Amino acid sequence: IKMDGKEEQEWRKGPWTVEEDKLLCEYVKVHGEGRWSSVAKGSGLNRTGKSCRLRWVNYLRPGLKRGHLTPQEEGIIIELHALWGNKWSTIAKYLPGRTDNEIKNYWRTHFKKMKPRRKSQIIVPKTDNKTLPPISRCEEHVMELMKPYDSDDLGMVFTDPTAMEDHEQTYYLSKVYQDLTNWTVESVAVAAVVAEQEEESLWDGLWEVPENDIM
DNA sequence: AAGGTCCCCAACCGCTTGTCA
DNA sequence: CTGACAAGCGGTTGGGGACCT
Repeated sequence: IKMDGKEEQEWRKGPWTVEEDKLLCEYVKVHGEGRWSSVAKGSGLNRTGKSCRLRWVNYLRPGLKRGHLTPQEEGIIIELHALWGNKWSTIAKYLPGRTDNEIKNYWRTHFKKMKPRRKSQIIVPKTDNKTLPPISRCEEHVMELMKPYDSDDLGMVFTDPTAMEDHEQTYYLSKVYQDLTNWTVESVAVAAVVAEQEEESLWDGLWEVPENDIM
């Protein structure tokens, strides 16, 4: 509590208890979100505002989804990461009920630590092209973005992803992932168009965009 | 069974951005 | 404009459970 004569508040750290969660929920119910720095005074919690905000946003906030990400959600993460890089909070806005922390953790766990592999190991499984839906829009954009990958289409040996830039790597992964999770070529096309235009208004109707950050 | 290693994720830290007097 | 403070963001850590050996 005391160091070199200076008084300092000793904040609680580490995992939250059920009691603390209750206190925080009560506080937010009464006072609403925000003004986190005053939570300690008003709620009886001995936590920093930062800690309270994080606990609320990542765990207590209503509307949060639990459990594994769906293949669709995974697909969206890969698409958007390819467009924006590590903009976790921006990406999270397009995944209702998921937090930036969750998405960040997912990304790190599944993609960030790619170990170098030999070229011969990096082979995309052959798929039946008939099962893929037609590219109904913006074919040119997709083909441009996919240039390194689309030559004789699937089944080819690609370059080593570990030698790529992050965003290139993401697109490589998205292409591979497409086969594994059944995403449509069209969803990739949409991502490509958005990357091209970078117009906020274009988002309408492409994905469900939350009205605000509170779900 | 037990000791070691790996992996996931909740929570932390430092930095940046926003706001307001 | 500027300084102080709050909020937000992204990188990192470490506790603990799962999985070897």
